[in-house]
Formats: sequence, C-alpha cells, structure tokens
Amino acid sequence: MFERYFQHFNETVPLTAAEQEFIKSYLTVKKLRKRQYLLQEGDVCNCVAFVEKGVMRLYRLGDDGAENIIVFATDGYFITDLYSFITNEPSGYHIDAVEDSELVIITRSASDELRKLSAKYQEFIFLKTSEAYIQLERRITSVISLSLEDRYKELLTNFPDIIHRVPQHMIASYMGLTPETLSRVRKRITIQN
Amino acid sequence: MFERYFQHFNETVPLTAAEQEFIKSYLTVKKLRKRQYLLQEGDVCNCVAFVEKGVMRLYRLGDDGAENIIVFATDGYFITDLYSFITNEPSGYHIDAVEDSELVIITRSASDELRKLSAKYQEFIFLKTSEAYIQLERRITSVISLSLEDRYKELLTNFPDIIHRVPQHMIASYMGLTPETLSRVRKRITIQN
DNA sequence: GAAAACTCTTGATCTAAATCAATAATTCTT
DNA sequence: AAGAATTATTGATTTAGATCAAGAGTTTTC
Repeated sequence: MFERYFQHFNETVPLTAAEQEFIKSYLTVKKLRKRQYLLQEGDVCNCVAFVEKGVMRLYRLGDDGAENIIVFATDGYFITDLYSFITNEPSGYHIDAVEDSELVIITRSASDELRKLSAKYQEFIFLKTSEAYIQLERRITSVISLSLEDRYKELLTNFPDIIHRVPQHMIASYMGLTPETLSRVRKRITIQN
Repeated sequence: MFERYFQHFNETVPLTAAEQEFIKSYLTVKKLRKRQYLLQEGDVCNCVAFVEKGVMRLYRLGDDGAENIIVFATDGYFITDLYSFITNEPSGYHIDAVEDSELVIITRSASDELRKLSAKYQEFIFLKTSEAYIQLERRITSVISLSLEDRYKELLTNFPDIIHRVPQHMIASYMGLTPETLSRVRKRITIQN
C-alpha cells in the first residue's frame, strides 16, 4: 500500500524501520475512480496526496468554462493546492483523477504534527517542495523561451509517461494550446524525423 | 543593514533578540552596482540572496542571444538558482542587478548548518520556498489561461513596484513577449479606461 | 451490439502577435 | 554639452496559432 511512498522517501531521506512505522501511522490511503474529485473549487484543501499509482490533475475553470490544467501528477509525484493547504483559504482549483488512482494522504493536522516530531519528515517535505519549485521554474523557462515544438519535445523527455497516459487535449490544455494546434505540432515533429 | 530581512523573518516566524543575533552571525551583506552579476551561467550557485533594497533578475540567454527573464526580485524578496544551489550543479542561468542593490546573503554551508541548529530558520525557509512555489503556480495559471491584457493587469496589481522600476522591455521578456507587443497591450488598456 | 460520447486529425479562414523598420525621447558617458 | 546608447512608440507586413467545421476512429454505456 505504501511501497512507492516509502521507496521515494528513502531515496530522499533514508529511514529506519521504526521511523518508517512511525510516519506510516500518520498516513492514510485513498482510492479514486477516474473523474472523481479529490478537491473542488471553494473547498479548503486539507491534505497533500502522493500518487502511488494513477494520474491526477489540478486545474481551474476559465470564464468560458474551459479547463485550464496547471499540474499533472503520476506515480511517484505529489499533488495538492499548496496555497489553500497553507493558508486554509478556499481553493480556486479542482483536483481530480484522470485514471483510477491510489493515493497516500497526509492531512494538514497530521503533517503539522509530524513536522514537529520528525526532523526527517521535515527535511523530506522541504526537499520535495524545493523540487516542485524547480520543476515549475523550468516550465516557466520553456513557456517564455522555447518554440511549441521544443516545449513538446521537452515534455516528452521529462514526462514520457504523462504523454502516453493522458488524452492529448489535456496535454494541449496543460501547454495552453488548443487541441488542434497540438495535433499539428506533433505532426510537424514526426515529419521532421 | 539587516532591517528588512529580520522584519520579514519576524513577520513569518517571530524571533527573540538572542535568536536574531545568532542567525545574523550566519549572514553577510553584499552590495551590487546596476548590471553587476551575482551569478553567471556555468558557475555553481552557492548562496541565497535576500533583496534588502534594489531589483535583481534571474534570466537565461536564448540560442539567439535574447535574454529570457524568469524571475524578478525587489525589496523583500529572495533570489537564487535553487536547482544549482541544491544540487551543486553548474547553473544555466544568470543573476544580475537591474538597479544598484543591497543583498543579505547566506551561503549553502551556512544555510545547511543553520537549518540543523535553528528550527525557526528551518521553518522560515520552508515557508518561503512554499510561497515561492505558489507564486510560480499563479504565474503558470495566468500564462495558460489569461489574455495578455489580463496578465499585464495582474502583474500591475501583484507587483506594482516591479512595473515602475524595471524597463518595459524586461517586463516584455518576463511575459514572453516582444517589447512592441507589450507597448500595444499597454496602449489598449489605457484607452479602455 | 448499437448508439452515444469521446478523441484525434485535417482543412479553410480569421486574428493576434512577431517581425521589420523608422522615429522620438530619455539617459549615460566622457 | 555633444554624441552614444538605451528606451518606448507607432506603422506596415508576415506568420503562427485560434477558431470554425467536418469526419473518422475509439471507447463507453446501457
């Protein structure tokens, strides 16, 4: 149930068996069917989810009703609305399952308590938050400085599994494009090679 | 010298006078003239800088030699290449001063040591990293879902001082636009109101 | 297993932003 | 103070991406 989570944890900050059991006591498991919500706009985000298996997305609804996808999370990644989680303010985003998914959940209260009790947990989430920041910074860099072709190629190399597990129109949304344009970008790339 | 830094720190995590003196012993001050580098591409980023006064920017050079500005930092903000800082890998970015600036510097070694010795420092940088993440996520959201007009208006409300202290062509770079297009966006906005 | 819903591609047209080019205003330099 | 560099605006043209529209292939669903 927690295999990937602790594999991930141990790769970042090594744990003893006892420490692992202690941390495990603060975690719960949640299974979501495709299209089920983890968070809906207006609710306060009270947890951070680690994707053991599956694909999740965080998105907002535009004025015209279009889904603007901000973040994907596949196996081994975290997902939450950090703003709402930290401030306790209602979220402006939705989080739902793109495919049937298995999540390891830690609530805010559990996380706050655990941070005080475990220096290793504290270190773990600090490093994970830093990594998440770096990833977003990379994405900003590619959005403002690369061509569509190069942005798509970058996605392919950085997150090959996302590309293959998520419908193309969601990738288009994630890149801020229409599905038609993404289809043409892909065509241009395959013709070139 | 450290006024703003500790003002900021105390607003986030309150410190006693003794704690403040202790943390201060890990910090140094650096003054940069306009256009001076804090970090150059290829160097390892060995510090995090807090802007006491001034404006800094982080950018990369595109293949065509264009400057792609990823982040600005004015008074009260931090700037670093977090990837290089954490991994010790050479940076792909430049950081320089947009105007004469006064920085509070903490080196990697000082930061690592201080994190172990001060739970409050640990908490401070955790919260600051989280805030930085949230800011980038907001920016991604606006890039993929808003019109240029709305993106510029958002910048105006979120960072009014940046707009007024930084040349417009740098704002254009930061938004991933040409200076001409930004000039026209601004014109459209002023005509509307 | 047929109908409905979703997914992707392709074409034609329109529109917004980039590019090219010129000019004026401002600020550095020496 | 004069010349050079930087900065911002505006116009004309080109180009990349959005929009509108249709169709074919897949997957869901009942």
